[in-house]
Amino acid sequence: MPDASTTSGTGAATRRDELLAIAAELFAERGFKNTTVRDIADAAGILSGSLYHHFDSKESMVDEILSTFQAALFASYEEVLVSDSDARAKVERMVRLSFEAIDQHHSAVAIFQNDAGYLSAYPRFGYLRDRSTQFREVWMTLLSQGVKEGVLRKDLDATLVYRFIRDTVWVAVRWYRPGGTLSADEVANQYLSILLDGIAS
Amino acid sequence: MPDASTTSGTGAATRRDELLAIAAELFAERGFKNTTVRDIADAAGILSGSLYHHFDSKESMVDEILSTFQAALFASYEEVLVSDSDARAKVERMVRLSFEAIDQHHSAVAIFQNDAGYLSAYPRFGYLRDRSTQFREVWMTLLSQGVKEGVLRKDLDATLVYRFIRDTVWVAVRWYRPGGTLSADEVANQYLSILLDGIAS
DNA sequence: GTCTATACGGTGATAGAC
DNA sequence: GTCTATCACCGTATAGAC
Repeated sequence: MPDASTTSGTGAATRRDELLAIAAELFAERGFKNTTVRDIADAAGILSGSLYHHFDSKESMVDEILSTFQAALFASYEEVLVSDSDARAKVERMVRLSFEAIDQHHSAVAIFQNDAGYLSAYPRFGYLRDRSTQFREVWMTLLSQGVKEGVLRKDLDATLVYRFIRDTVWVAVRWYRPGGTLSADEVANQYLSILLDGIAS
Repeated sequence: MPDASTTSGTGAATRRDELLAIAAELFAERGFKNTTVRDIADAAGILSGSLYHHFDSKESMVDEILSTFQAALFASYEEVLVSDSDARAKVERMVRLSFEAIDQHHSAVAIFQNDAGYLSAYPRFGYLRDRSTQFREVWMTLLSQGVKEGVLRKDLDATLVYRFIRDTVWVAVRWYRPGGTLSADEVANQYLSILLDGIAS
């Protein structure tokens, strides 16, 4: 992260940021391995060699995309977790935050969903694993609090519930399109309703 | 599909089937694009060129893995759908079938989850799209029957419920391991319980 | 059924001119 | 900040010997 110039005061992005956004979209659509530096350069209207004026490598591009996103996401989680709401309210807000992330950082979430598993095997992307662990611990604590408070069922396997929530929420990035007919908030409402009360009548 | 020799009467697999199983595991672990023919050959203890005695191309390997799996899966769906159970029972059995598929065809499901999106853009893999459409229609019909019969909630967006079920069930392939502590049936029980009744108490 | 040897296109990346 | 030119490597796939 050479400089903190994501957006200037007028909302104009630097060339570097434009290129990173273009790369993120392509990575999200086709996968990281499946996107060539020439694809990125073509989409940006330049030649592949010119990309290396801005970035060390293709790998450092995903790295920056993912690490920036993760930092922002966990910062927003932190706000919820330190609040003094009850467990059920926290669960709801955490789920809503996730759908907001899908809405606002769509490419980064998609890349994370598709390529993180493979990438996190490399030392450079070890922080992805660390974040996953942190994420699981936060949720497991939250869920057991909910059971203790009597607002969540106690007859379910806690780890399974955690995976259920994690997967169902994030996998929505596969079909959710920002700016589509359904807003992130509407999706979150329905998902929470299903998650909390089920689909049976 | 040159010959129908998946397993002989004694349970012995042909060399060709062995190689296909090895390829499937690697594709599932690392992704199709990310697995080289040399990786497959190495894992099989032969040289990459030798693979081409058995298969036309790397692409034809995934093709066979995916198409074989899809055919088997939809055949088992058919049995459930033509039965005269009520909608709720059918939903339950469809979900169970999916977890059984994850258990018994783990690699194929994983490949489908990770690479089908990208592959189905190619004409050769158009059948993946067709199957997805078929799958959606079957589920949408089933869900609207459930609402009509009064066993499923009618206040939810039907398409959203469909996506929720589809994603929830199949994404479990990411963490479920055949032969692990949890059986496919135990997972199905808990998932159905959450799906139908929710996690709130 | 596997090996040796090899063709050939694509890929990430570099050096220096403009 | 971008282009030209180019490299070394890795990828799939082939032909024919054993």
